Amino acid sequence: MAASSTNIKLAVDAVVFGYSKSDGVSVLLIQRKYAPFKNSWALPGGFVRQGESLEDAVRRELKEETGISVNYLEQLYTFGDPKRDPRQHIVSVAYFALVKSAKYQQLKADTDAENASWFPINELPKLVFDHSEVLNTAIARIRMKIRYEPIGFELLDRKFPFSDLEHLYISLLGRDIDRRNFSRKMLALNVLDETDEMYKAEGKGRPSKVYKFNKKNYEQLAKEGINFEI
Amino acid sequence: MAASSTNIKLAVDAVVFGYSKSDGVSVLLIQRKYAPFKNSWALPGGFVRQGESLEDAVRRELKEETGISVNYLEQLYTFGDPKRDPRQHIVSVAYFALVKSAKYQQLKADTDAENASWFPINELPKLVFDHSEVLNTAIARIRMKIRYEPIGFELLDRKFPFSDLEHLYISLLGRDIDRRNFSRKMLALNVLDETDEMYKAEGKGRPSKVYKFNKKNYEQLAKEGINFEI
DNA sequence: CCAAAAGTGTTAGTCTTACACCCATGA
DNA sequence: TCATGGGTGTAAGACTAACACTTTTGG
Repeated sequence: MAASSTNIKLAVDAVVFGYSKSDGVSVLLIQRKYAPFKNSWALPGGFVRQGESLEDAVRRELKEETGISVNYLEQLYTFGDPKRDPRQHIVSVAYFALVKSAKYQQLKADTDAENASWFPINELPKLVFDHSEVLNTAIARIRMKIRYEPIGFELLDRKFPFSDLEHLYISLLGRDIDRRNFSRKMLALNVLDETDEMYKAEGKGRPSKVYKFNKKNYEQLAKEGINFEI
Repeated sequence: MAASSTNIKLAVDAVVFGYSKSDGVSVLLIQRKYAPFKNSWALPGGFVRQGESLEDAVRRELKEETGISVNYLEQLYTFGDPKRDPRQHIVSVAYFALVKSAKYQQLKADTDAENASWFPINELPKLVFDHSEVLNTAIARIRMKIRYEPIGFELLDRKFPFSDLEHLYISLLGRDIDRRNFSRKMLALNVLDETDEMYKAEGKGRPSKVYKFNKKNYEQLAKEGINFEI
């Protein structure tokens, strides 16, 4: 009589952030293929399998639902309100992920998703269940995190014009920053190596220096922790 | 054939911190009454019930196993390694809790625990499963957290001599702090109101002023977030 | 009067913030 | 030559960190 349907189910959800010059910081969402809330937008995610680690479950679901591979993955928060899913008691461990070159990774939905698409963080649709709360938690986390870890690099290519980094911060924080103070402080971290390449934007303007990201110093820094007020 | 024993089980564990003048910052542990690892020390915790929120489950287990009521409860991290428990795949959501007046709350073990006891954070016993990892995560969290939230107050009585606050920080950080800088910075937060009482320690020494904690200003501050480097 | 703990100020150095002009390019 | 975005320095103020002597009490 102890039917397995009376057990709590365990799921994972992922908030995947990407950056592109044109759209700024965006989040990857899927359109649900099945009820409940068929065709509504949701975070990618699904049930954890027996014997599978939480992180493996997230990566598997992301592959299945969006075709994407993430570059950085960190646990965000576990949402356990028994009423968060109308069907049954489902506890979801939410993850926070960053991908490089958001616009150039091919999105291909299949299994449980009708469609997968990027939404800029200030043009988000209504989401199913408590997914808006999850997403807001993730946005709060990334905004906080960027102040004490140079995670911006996880969203950019290995080489990038300095202005990309600046635009990423502006988009993420949703406000202007002082270019002079920002560049001084960023360069002082010693995680950027200047290259001899230049980047010419389409349109007018002086070409900008291309930097590459010094992985070794970055890992050192990530361990120590930084204080990066902007 | 899909026996319910093949499902992932969901548990909660709690790392409860308390402070006393004599022992500094301590953690509440229980001695297991049943196998596996009967008589070994462990974090209090247990399975989440159908329809029960995670936080309710933590509070219930703490009551059952230790008789204690916590003052502050915050989610820490979810531990999901399928091999963390030798019996089966059990995912545990760990919580981080603070209690006032650790030494004066009556500990009474019953249900699943042989015994419950406080251990100073630098004299911890070996723990079962991955509980040492959970505990280390919690210690890292509280050490970090104390730098940007005045959570020290959650561990002290409503009124306390200033030196208690200082000793709490020393015990938690495991190193000496500069008394002059500490008190200047702490008082500048405006969350301490001076009372007209004095506290006479046993033994020698000048009596110290007794402060009380301004809840209103504290809540304001907690919202804004502080930067409290020591 | 000695030992122990509480209370209190100043200074140098570092970090943060605010602010404006020149440069290289394409149209 | 104009419009656009890139690149760079300086000065005032705030905060941090380092440091020692005086006060009050009990023994």
